Amino acid sequence: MAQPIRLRQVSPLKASCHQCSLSNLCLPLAIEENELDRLEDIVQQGRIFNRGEHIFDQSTPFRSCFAVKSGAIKTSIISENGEEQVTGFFMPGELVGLDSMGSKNYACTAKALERTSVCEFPIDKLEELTGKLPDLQHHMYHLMSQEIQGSHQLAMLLSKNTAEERIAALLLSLSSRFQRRRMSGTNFSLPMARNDIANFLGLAVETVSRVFTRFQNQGIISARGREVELLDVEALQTVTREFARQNA
Amino acid sequence: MAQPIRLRQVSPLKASCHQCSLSNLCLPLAIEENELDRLEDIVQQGRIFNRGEHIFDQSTPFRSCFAVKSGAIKTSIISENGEEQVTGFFMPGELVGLDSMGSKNYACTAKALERTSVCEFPIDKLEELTGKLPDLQHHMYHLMSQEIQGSHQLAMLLSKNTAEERIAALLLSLSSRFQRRRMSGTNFSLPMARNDIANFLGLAVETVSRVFTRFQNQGIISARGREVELLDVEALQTVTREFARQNA
DNA sequence: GTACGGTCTTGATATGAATCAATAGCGGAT
DNA sequence: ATCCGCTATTGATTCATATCAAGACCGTAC
Repeated sequence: MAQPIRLRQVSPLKASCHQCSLSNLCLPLAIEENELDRLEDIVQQGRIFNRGEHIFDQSTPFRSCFAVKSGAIKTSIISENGEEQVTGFFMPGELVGLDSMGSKNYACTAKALERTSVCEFPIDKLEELTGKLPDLQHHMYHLMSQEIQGSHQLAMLLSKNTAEERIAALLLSLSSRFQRRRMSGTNFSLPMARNDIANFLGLAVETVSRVFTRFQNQGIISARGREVELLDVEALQTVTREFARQNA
Repeated sequence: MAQPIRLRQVSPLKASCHQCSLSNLCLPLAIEENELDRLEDIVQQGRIFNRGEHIFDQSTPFRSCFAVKSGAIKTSIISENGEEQVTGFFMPGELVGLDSMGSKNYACTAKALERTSVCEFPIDKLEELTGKLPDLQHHMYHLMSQEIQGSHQLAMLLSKNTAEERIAALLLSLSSRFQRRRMSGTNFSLPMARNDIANFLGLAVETVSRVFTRFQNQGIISARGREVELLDVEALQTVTREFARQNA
């Protein structure tokens, strides 16, 4: 009996890190031009997710890390009780899934905040490659430690700062991440809902809303829905350091 | 002119991971018996710090990770304004410094909470070795991701849980870490001061104190200074899930 | 032993943000 | 174009925890 004919799966487009505009932010930044091919060999490129779709789910087998090509992703953990905690927002050039490295299952859920395309790095191949390319391994360590540090900063923000300080810090963080991509650091559109901001920063939605309007009244920002303009970056920086002053 | 005689520095005792009672918790757990020698080759063992001494300082060049052999360590970050945030407590068998991997400088300060001995893993040698031993590399990824996850859990605790829930969670965490070392999980002595607990959990010292006495009055724990006895572990677990119930 | 500095506890009060409640705005579906 | 549901804003009230203040405890040094 004939085997059912299986059309050869069109292999995912081979990635072209060489030509990617994000190569100076993403994994390629760690390695030499001539070794880039080896990274390209393991990358699967071009998967696209619509807003709201899950890139992966907590407690399902960990298979890959993902680099954001365009769009934005939020990650969150769900505790036993079903309570959600947003653990991070990921913008183009950033790597999602590091918190699951070395684990059997994903430690969090990743969800597209808007139409988002990603590059996929299968973890077994990535580990193999980092074993061969010391620079890449070093960079992975670096990225992971960055994530630890970022998380510690967040903890600090949550435990020591007021609502205004937290939101100012988030706006500045987003601003600098837009700037890294040569986009306006003062005029951008928030990829996430107020709700996500609130959850991430450990606040109630209402509080986020109030702080936005307060900032607006002070002329520090101008916001209409998700469109934000930072009118006075210095003032925002002052807000994040306000705490410092009072305790100096 | 004669060079001043330099006595040959007594080389730090070569580590004996083979015989270390913590080898099932520490890095050795990741690798085969026959490769253990290679780890031993790079480890420097036996440095001892008195209570209050710094193992390393934030913003100084990152040279090594440290495994706690005995005693306990707290890590903290100091923000520009001088505000301290305790980021973690490290017990025997645990690895300190992962948040600095791949960085030039230490991302935090590590301080001995009591008389503490450590094993030192020079980072260049460690990276070299993880490049050669895939299992060890995998384990490093695992440990680092664990730290990210732990930090996310902490963020969740800080942003969503009451003072009682946070403290219950800490007590249970310590309990299970003592148990891993075959020590009593119900009867132990806190390595850290109330102040450190408060800082770590984003609370005021007074609040920590009050919660301890409240737990004591409820017969959940018995505490006298740093000596703690968990009288009703179930109740503690219930406290940490209390939040769940109300929102179920 | 006594004195001292730091850690810890306890009480009274103040406050920032949560919660509750209602309305407004906006986008997608029909 | 209209309706509906979801997201966001705004106001009134409540509450957990910080802050302020005072005293107790405990180990260490003299």
